[in-house]
Amino acid sequence: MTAKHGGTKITINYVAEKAGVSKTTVSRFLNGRFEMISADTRERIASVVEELDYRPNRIAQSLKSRSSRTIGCLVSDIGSPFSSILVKGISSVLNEQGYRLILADSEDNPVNERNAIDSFLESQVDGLIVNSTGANDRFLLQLRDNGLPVVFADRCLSIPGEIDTVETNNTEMTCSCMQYLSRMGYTKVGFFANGIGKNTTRMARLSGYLKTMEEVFGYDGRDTVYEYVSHGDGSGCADKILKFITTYSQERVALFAVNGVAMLDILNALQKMKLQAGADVGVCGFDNWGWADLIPPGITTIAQDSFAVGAEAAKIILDRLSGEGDPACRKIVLPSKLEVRGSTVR
Amino acid sequence: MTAKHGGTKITINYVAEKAGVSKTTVSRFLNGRFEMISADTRERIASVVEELDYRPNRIAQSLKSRSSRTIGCLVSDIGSPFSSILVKGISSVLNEQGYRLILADSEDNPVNERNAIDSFLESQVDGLIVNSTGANDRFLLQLRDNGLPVVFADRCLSIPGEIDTVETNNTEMTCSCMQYLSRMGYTKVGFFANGIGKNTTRMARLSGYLKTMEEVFGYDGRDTVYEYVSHGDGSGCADKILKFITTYSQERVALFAVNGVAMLDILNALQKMKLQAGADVGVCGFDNWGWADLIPPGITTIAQDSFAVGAEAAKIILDRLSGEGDPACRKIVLPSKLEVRGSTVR
DNA sequence: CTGTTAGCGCCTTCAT
DNA sequence: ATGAAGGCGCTAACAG
Repeated sequence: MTAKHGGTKITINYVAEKAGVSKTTVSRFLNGRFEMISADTRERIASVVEELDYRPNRIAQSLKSRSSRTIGCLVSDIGSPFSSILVKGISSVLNEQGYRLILADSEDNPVNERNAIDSFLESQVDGLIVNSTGANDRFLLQLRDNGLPVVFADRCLSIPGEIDTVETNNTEMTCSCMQYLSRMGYTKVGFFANGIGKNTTRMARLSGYLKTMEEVFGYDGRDTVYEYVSHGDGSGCADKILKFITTYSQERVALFAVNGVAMLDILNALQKMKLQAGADVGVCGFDNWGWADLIPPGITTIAQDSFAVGAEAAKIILDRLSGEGDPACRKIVLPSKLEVRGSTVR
Repeated sequence: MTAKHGGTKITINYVAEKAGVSKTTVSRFLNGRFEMISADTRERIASVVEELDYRPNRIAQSLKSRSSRTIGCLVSDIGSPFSSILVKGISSVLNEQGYRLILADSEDNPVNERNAIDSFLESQVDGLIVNSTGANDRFLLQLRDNGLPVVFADRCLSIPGEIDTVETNNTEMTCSCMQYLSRMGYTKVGFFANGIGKNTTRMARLSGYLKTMEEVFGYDGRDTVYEYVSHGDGSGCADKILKFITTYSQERVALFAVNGVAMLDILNALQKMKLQAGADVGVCGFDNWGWADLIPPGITTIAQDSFAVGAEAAKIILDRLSGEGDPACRKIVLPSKLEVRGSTVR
């Protein structure tokens, strides 16, 4: 609802009338083409705009210009710290450039995801930043091929093809982390994931894990991959942890969390089982959401810069829109940081 | 970018042409007015729409209908778990009703906030859900008076006036929490806030605190209110904690965190000072973000249902838009929950 | 049942 | 330096 004045909607027409000029002139004024306007009329328009508190209708502008200056952003769960900070990064860059952000939460559901994409398209978004479930990748690729800038953030394409991507060095960092665990004397590492499915981020971490298990630990890691359903309280993974620990009671074992959710689950489960991270079993994994230092003996985590992931994704979109930068497909891999704490020491 | 076909933008006109009918008929078809269409043409249009993968342009629809079916949501920090879950609640309700969500992050800055609101207005949003900084409340009230539905979420109006509001029972719960601390034998409680300013939520909690300090603890709480600047690592409040504790070394003292950020700061500071929550000093406060149970001896927290706050705010907006429900100004106060753990015991 | 016409608010040639 | 006219894609009278 734009400001009103005695019941009349304030449009460019109304401003023109009040200022005694044509709407063409007002339009020029609004778009800063001052060279074509006399100082006199320019001032007159300015004062009318000011007085009426006129706000141009972006909807009408968009219809005419065929550009909404709006980016659609689709995340799998806006409630998770990772996603929300990712969105903050996106928002920060877009806002700076006068772009608007439409947000949708797929809840990791392919149907919701598809609906959200359709809605974005109908809204005439100028670009798409996606935390894809993987199920609609063919469709997304096709949209990109039709000319719509699409960037994958914290996900890569789950099918053959090329698309702009920004993500963390998932595989490499998982390898590094595993190597670190090996150096610390652990002989078996359990990989705990609240589902893997088509989630390429989790798959990338899994692949780094499997590789290092084979090459460094010298065993087939598939035996120690534990998928479970998270209930947010550790109940989903407790039995799997127990099984892992008892199966390898003769070894030095550690638990690896594929992400922050799994990490919380593991810690909750250990607490219920009266097991101490560090002393009884090694614990480490992805995502430092602010409390890793506070849970004794300090939890070894891999911290990601999700703000940067979002910011870079937004920058790519804007580059694509302006035609700037290398037109070749971009794959940005951002570093993460292994933060060693007590839970993987001795 | 809507789907293309040999370079032609697919519009309602194009569909009409292909189907050999007028665009009016196609429009009727799209809007489900099937009574006015013969089964034959109806089928013809359906197949053309399907074949062309036609998507109506919501921009054009909005221009015509003067309704964008879009709600603007302004939060102070989308990166915080409180806000992001709030947004999830909003998104969930809006999505269900086919409304879109434009998001902006004010970073608690009044200028950013004002710009975001202006941008929302230009985008012709049908309503506004705001996590107000307080600095633009007069403006927001005026917008509402001009007919734009505006709902305050997790904030109330900082100036005289009435506006739809959804928030947690901040004052009452803070009182309850203080009374609980009194019963537990604490005699002094420090109120720690990462800034209060015009933030009405923090002010409400402060007022509950001051009231109970006077009525139950029997002292002027203003002496034990500590405002500081958060750096995310506790460094901002460590000296204030130290001062509080040493000043009242003869008393049984507890620290109260005004929100989750302050809570993390306090815990980090205590850790650095080698002080134990619970044993050395009582600790409790707002926001349970999943780890309260895991930090020994368990941190007593006040858990808010921020999803519900968002969902209720969105429902009010939709009610206002549809004219349903009580037209009187609504003040929804949602319950929160005091979760007692070891940090306030003995 | 279907089409014609006009117009939402704005921008953009093309004249003047 | 300024304006008139047309059109972006869609909906809604108003006619038939």
